[in-house]
Amino acid sequence: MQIPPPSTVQARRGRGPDSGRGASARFEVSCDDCGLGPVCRVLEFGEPGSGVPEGVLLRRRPVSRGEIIFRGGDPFHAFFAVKSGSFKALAPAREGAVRVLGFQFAGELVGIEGIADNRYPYTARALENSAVCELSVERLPESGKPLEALQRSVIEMLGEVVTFNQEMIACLIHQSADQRVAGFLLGVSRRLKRRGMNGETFTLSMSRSDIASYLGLASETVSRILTRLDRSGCIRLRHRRLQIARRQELERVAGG
Amino acid sequence: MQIPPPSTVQARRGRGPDSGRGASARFEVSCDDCGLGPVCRVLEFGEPGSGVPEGVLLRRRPVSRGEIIFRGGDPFHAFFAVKSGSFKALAPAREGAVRVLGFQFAGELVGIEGIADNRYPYTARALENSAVCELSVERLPESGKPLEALQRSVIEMLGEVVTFNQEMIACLIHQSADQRVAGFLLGVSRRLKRRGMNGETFTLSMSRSDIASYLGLASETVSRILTRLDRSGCIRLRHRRLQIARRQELERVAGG
DNA sequence: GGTTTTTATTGACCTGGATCAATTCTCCTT
DNA sequence: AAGGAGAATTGATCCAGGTCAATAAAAACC
Repeated sequence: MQIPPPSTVQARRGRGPDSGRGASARFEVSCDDCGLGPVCRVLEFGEPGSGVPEGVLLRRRPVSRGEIIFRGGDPFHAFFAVKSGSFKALAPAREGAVRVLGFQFAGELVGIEGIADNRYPYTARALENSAVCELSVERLPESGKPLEALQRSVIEMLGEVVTFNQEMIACLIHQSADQRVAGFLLGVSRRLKRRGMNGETFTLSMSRSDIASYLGLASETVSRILTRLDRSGCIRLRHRRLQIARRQELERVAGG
Repeated sequence: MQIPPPSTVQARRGRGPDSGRGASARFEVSCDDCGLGPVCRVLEFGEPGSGVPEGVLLRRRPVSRGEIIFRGGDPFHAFFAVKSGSFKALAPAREGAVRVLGFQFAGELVGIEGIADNRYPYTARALENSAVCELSVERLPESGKPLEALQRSVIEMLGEVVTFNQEMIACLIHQSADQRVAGFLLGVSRRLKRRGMNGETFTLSMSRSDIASYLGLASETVSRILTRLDRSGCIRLRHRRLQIARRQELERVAGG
């Protein structure tokens, strides 16, 4: 496995050659668009002769669909940036049931929440063939950079998570099923765009049940609402391929 | 106004003399029980001759019922520990409506979420006559302590917030109204106990509508459920005075 | 202390979304 | 290419909880 220092990881913008497998990752975020940037940029990487073992601090690796990169309760040892593909965060619920806490797309972070109390609060599973950059936290002191700068970055990243969660709570709790689903689609679109990807036409990598669990709905309800949004012309949806056709209208449904 | 260094703030454990006004703060957390501890303990305070202006970094001050200590959108300049009393966090919703994002009790932090993107994400209003310790962040470098230690503390505190919010989302989204209300009561109880206060018998400082907004319910529903819990003997409730009578049973309702 | 205003309780009714059930559609395996 | 397993759609039914409305009870105010 090749382990290039991340600054050499090339972004393949736009749609690369489609492998034919529908859910395969076709897009990789550039380091500029990666949420790990704030930390990544202040690190010293394993240049030959630097004394820091090459690829130890920040290593890129592929993850296949269904693979778990860490489990809830595991001791925290690293956090991850999604370079391509997507993940879901799972927490055990009553009696073997799991619930979906969230999704992470290319350019976003996974596992950062574990840094505070030193264990992962959820399990992260790849929704499709993906790639991650893994930042080993225990090796951070070897980076040669002041811990202070790194910590400042972590604070910023945690802050993003906090803000996002607060919005989640505030919205979900009070919104109707239609609003939740419309808001979810817009949210995915916004997050993809933010990292430089196509926010108008994309593939939903998660199942209807995943969406339902995440939004606190029955999967039948999600399905019905998606069908209704498609019929009304807000979106164009076939299977998991989605196009935001009339964004304005979708925003109105979401409660704007 | 006297501004004692926090390490000299005395805890008045147990019930002090009740002033007669039901909602007055009767209890003050000790510095040992305060959520600001991690930061507070590493600070140098304004001892005479230390060169640090007395009371600047961390100043204690009373806040009267209804008073707002910061507004959503304000530039972040400080965060607060509730020494006594309680607060609610408010976010604007559609058309003048506000929704309750959370409550903070004695020993807990308010405003820490603003540290990441430098503005407060919500408005904080006192539910009763209260007291806070205000930590001025811009003056932190004057503390004489390594920034690194302070940042580590902030990370820990943010981590607590993240974890709490994650649980909130995961639970609220999937729970019935009964479960939410029962869980809310247990949560308040737990938080009070954690900071050394009485978790069996206490006063709800917030209105039924506040609880309803927080839990995403109608206030009538909250009222009905509280009445039902009272009739079934789980709790003893008159007005805002609450006793957890059969905790076991209440936990069962909450879905334990 | 009495009046006004806010907050809480209780009832009647109705709707959004869950649940159960039956197909149909996709994609994975062989 | 065929078969099978999981995923998605669609329909029928039911109930938790929202909404509207009327009191009742506290708290705030003069």
